[in-house]
Amino acid sequence: MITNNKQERVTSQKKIILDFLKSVKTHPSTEEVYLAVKKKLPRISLGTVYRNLKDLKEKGEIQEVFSGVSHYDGDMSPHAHFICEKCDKIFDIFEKIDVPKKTKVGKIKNYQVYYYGFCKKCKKTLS
Amino acid sequence: MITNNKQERVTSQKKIILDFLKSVKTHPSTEEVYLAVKKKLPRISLGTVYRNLKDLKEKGEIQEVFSGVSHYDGDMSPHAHFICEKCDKIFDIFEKIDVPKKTKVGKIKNYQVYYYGFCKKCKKTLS
DNA sequence: ATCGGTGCAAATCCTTTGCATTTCC
DNA sequence: GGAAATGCAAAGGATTTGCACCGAT
Repeated sequence: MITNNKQERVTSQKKIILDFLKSVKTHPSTEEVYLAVKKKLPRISLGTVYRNLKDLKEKGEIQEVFSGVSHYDGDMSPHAHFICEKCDKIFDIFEKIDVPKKTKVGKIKNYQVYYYGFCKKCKKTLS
Repeated sequence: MITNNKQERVTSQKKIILDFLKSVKTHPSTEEVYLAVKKKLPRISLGTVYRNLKDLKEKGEIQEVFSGVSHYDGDMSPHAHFICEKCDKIFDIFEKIDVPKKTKVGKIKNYQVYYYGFCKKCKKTLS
């Protein structure tokens, strides 16, 4: 049995970071989270943002989206991400995908689906 | 119409890197590719490996697997990757998944599916 | 009062890049 | 011969970390 004996504190930093991510529909990078949260907590440091994002991710409250640098998504409902190869924007795709619950390798705790291509706007402006 | 007027050369470095990736069933990191290729080309530099892997990926001959540092997979047939959250190993999952051809955002050129969980071996040894 | 979290800055690590030289066509 | 790729080393950039101090319980 796994027991976590280290007690964890709820700091205002952590709460504000999580609130921010739950409030937006975008997929901000660590830097963007930092800049946004700084408005409410001017003294927060970038290191603290990194630490808290890692923490929140490990607790399953947010998910990391890999696209060059780390981006974060406060929406944990099952959905895929479309990443535009031209403008690098990340779009949520809620069209249903069927993903197995388990595999030969082990039980799936969570999953991520990435689609790559050009978004409509960029497709138009391809030279 | 997009024309690529820059002519590209097939160097022994590029060929050996691609051959290596096509020959293994693992998902080596850049560093691991470097070390493997170094056995055949002792003077190859890490920078060249980075350049060629990026290149081969852009040409669609290999795919990048994101897991901390970049890993590469020479198998382009559709399959998912199971990443063990304990040992970080990457496993191929060929069980079929249905992925749309297009979305509201744009046409899907390629996709990636990641499953996370504990592999069987790690599940046993969880303290 | 305790000890986990923070702010700050330095360190680390992965990846990219500039440039002289080599290699392919 | 000329452009593209390489090797080397330095630069860049994202993320992590050590430590003294702060603040939540």
